[in-house]
Amino acid sequence: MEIVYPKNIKWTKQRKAVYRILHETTEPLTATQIFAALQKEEIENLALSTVYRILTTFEEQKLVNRSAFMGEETSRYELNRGEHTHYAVCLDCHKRVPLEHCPFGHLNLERETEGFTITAHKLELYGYCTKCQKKHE
Amino acid sequence: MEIVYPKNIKWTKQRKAVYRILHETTEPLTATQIFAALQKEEIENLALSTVYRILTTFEEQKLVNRSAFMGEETSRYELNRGEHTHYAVCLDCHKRVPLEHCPFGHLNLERETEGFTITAHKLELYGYCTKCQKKHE
DNA sequence: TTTGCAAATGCAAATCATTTGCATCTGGAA
DNA sequence: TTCCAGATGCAAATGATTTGCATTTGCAAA
Repeated sequence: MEIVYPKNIKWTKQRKAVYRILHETTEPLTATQIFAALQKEEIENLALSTVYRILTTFEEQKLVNRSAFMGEETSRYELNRGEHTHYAVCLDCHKRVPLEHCPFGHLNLERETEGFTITAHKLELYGYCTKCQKKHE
Repeated sequence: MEIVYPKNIKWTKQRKAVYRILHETTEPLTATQIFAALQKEEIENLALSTVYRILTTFEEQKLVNRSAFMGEETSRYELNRGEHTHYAVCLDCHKRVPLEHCPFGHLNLERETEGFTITAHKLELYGYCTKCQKKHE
């Protein structure tokens, strides 16, 4: 399937490569993981700092979302595929299950938040999937 | 008001000092902020690495909660005061308003999460408080 | 109250993620 | 095809956090 690159930025071969790696996975990846994946490939002389700069640009362009797992210090990036998605993350095997519905869709928190205009929220559920749950019984 | 130290760990003067700083504030502080606050005080020869080790110990003992603001890379620590609290954070002035009720208290996500046993969740609301909202109009 | 030692600390150096300065290279508009 | 603002490679800087090791210190047991 042909990848269609969004406009507005210069599509260098490094940017295309980073975009492709993100396009091929459903997991949020760290800069280092992306860098490692590209080193195994055709890309020669790619610098890790370039990957960081590309990811920063992608984030500014809203092409990717940046996040971090609980307890992890490293940033992770995933393609912004448009859908507004939350996940349940297994603390053991790191399996991620997307939630069909945003648990916030219907909440009106205006009174609670003293008039805040809420523009974003971050929600992550952590726990154990059925498989890992059993493993520990 | 006298601070009562939880048991189970050795209460050195450094640990008491870090605990007191956290006790005196309602904001989540970085290790560096705590270190700086203590340098202004009676504590001589305190090492930043000690602050980190103390905070790690406190976290293991569930005395503090570790978190990070959106877009910030640095960890922040706040005393675990028992209440389960979420906040709305102003992206401009960083004012934080605690939510009276956990928006999750009543949600049953079992079907959505494919049987996950949810043990923790992270929720942060971001936006602009009324004051900052006006400033930008 | 004193003693003994496992655990805690200070200091300096190491690590790890991320950023930056600068010389060179390259998409893509003209 | 030309040209240049913006992108990249490389190496060094930065900032948060961790670690090795010699020394110090709570606190449990005597």
